[in-house]
Amino acid sequence: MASKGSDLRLDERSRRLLKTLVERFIQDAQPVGSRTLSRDSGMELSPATVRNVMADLEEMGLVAAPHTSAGRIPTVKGYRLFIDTLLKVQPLSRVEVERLRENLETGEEFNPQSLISTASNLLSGITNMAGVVTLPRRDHSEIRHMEFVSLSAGRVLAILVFSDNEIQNRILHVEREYSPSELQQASNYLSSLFVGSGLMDVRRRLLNELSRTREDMNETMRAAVEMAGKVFSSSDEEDYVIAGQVNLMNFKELSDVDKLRQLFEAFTTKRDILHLLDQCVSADGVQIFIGEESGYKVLDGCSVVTAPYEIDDHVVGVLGVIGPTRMAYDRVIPIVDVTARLLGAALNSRE
Amino acid sequence: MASKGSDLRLDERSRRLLKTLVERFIQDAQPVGSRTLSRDSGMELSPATVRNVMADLEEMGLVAAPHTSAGRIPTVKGYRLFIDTLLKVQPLSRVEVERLRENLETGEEFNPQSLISTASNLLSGITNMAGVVTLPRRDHSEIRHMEFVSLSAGRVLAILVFSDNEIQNRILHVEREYSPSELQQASNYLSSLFVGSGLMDVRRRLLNELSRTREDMNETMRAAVEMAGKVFSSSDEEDYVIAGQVNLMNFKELSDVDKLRQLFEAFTTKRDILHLLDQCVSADGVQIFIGEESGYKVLDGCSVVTAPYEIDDHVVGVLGVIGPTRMAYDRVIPIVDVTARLLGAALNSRE
DNA sequence: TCTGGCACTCTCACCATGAGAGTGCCAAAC
DNA sequence: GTTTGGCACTCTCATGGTGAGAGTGCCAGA
Repeated sequence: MASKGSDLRLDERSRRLLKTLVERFIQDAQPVGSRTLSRDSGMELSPATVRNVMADLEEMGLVAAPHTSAGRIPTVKGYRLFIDTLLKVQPLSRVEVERLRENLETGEEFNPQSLISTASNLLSGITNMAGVVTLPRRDHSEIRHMEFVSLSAGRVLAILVFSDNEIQNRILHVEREYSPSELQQASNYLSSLFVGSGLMDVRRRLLNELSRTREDMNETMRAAVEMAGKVFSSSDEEDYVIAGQVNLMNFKELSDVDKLRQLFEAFTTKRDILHLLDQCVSADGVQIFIGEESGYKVLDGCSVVTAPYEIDDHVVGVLGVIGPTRMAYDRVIPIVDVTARLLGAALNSRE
Repeated sequence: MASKGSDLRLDERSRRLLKTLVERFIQDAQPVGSRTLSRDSGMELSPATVRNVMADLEEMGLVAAPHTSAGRIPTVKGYRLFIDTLLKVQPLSRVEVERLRENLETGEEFNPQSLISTASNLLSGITNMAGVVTLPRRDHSEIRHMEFVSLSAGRVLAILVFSDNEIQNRILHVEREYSPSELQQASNYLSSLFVGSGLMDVRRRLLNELSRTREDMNETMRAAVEMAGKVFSSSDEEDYVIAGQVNLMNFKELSDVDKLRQLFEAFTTKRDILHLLDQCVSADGVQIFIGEESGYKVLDGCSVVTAPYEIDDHVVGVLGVIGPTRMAYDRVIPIVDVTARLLGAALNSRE
């Protein structure tokens, strides 16, 4: 939030001009000339004066001219300064907040999966850009229920229910057939051990259980522990849900098919985007990557606005919006911010 | 397969020329001129003669010239004739069949969902176009297992396992709390009624059960039937998994961003594409829609090659490939065909 | 019936041209 | 010293003309 140290001591006039320039450019996607700027700035300055200021800003690397006789456009550095020190975010309109709340306030059918994709769709729908939401990490979510069900010879169905109503199941292949009562016993035993514990905790304790064979365990318990080992071995891979990619095709800065292809490939591959989103888990609130700042050149020309979301005071995921650098940050930032809070609230363990 | 009735009685020479023209155009995406054609056809014909034939073909609407001095390109009608009567499909190479088999022959972790998306990815990967697979309808798949699990006051988890290992679960909201033994009883009762029956069958019989209150039912059974009613009420909505849409961005006939956007929107909306795929369920084998033949103008310039796939001799879904009209049908057709068979086999109920 | 020849047409790449927009800089004004 | 008006300059973009290249249509002759 503080102004970057370096040589960017700008006087008030330059700051205001930069601000109007960025706003104007965001509005209509065209290089802004000195004439327009002198009109729009609200200050009584002649185009010539503006030109002088522009020359300074250009030297500082805050704006650039596509060619000699075009107006100026903000550089990444210019956007950065704008966002960090000049931007005044606009609170969400009531309608928008309502729309978010209505959709995220969980109805009858409560289901984390669908909440996540709803959030992603909302983000893209409201901003007309792409919305992205990572699946929540379950490291800290508690186990509410666990149970084994016999399917057929050698196959056992394991069911896990988490505190946020997430249900996971998996079919285990086992050596011998277990009777329903044996499985019941195993379920009971493991439930007594693990229900109410966080997943990370469970994994840790399970490792202990597995390593030593205790005399006081009967065969069923041992089998139970072994099955649990298989169930919990799944390293929950990170993943995200993205929505509204097509929206990006409407922006003229992304009208190059080749550019678009690379971007969409990145969305499908997921690796780079996940990396980027991961960095935001540790951030405090809304975080913004402008253009190549992110370090991924596919995102050149794009900005990513993210915010982490929490369940029970633990950050479990990140959501955000991906769009052209030239986006209405004053609108997008609060949208991302509020959505993160609402999603967190909606996911919170509850009755 | 038979030549369309109308006026398309073509002599052998015209047919051969049309065939080479289409092949050539598929190969290098450029209008084919008389000179090239006379060389490639393998027949001893001067360009002039070829031109005469071309004039005839154009009159019949089988080929068209983008402008006076370009060569000819096939029309939809031309493609149709080509595919129906001239095309000789190429059997898959051993490598390709192996790749398909390896990926679809179910390994340890058998799971219909992932098989479907593997199939979709394979289709797109091998053809370098977009692959699409509808989720299998479960009307005829048998129920292997059903069970109720108490979660907390007023919430019961219902679990359904189908013959193809598909697992579905759903949280039910109920009026009062049920004890584990009550739920066990309910599970047993319903299992005895429904395990081994097809879903369609179950729905029908359940309606009967629900409509009349029988005296010989105790309260638990009645509750069981009611819960089952909720579980099975879910009209399983149709859906599909699509993969490799980005591949379509590589084709120069789809280099118009606007065109692409419409296409991608259709993929996201799903409605039109589902409609189209639905029509193929009833078809016998591979079916091909060329360009606007499908009736959807978003698909102008695209062809769709589909084949239904079966579980236990019931057609349960459709898979296919979407790409530019100018695609290598001789390769794509067998790929779609074989994949449909392999996917069906892989999904077949089995130990 | 087929073919060679020829005039014709259309595209495409290239260049020149001029209008429009905006700059940079200088000298004068405040 | 800062601001301003003026003016030459530069760059883009749309327009139009030109010539090469490709391929056609048609006609007359084999």
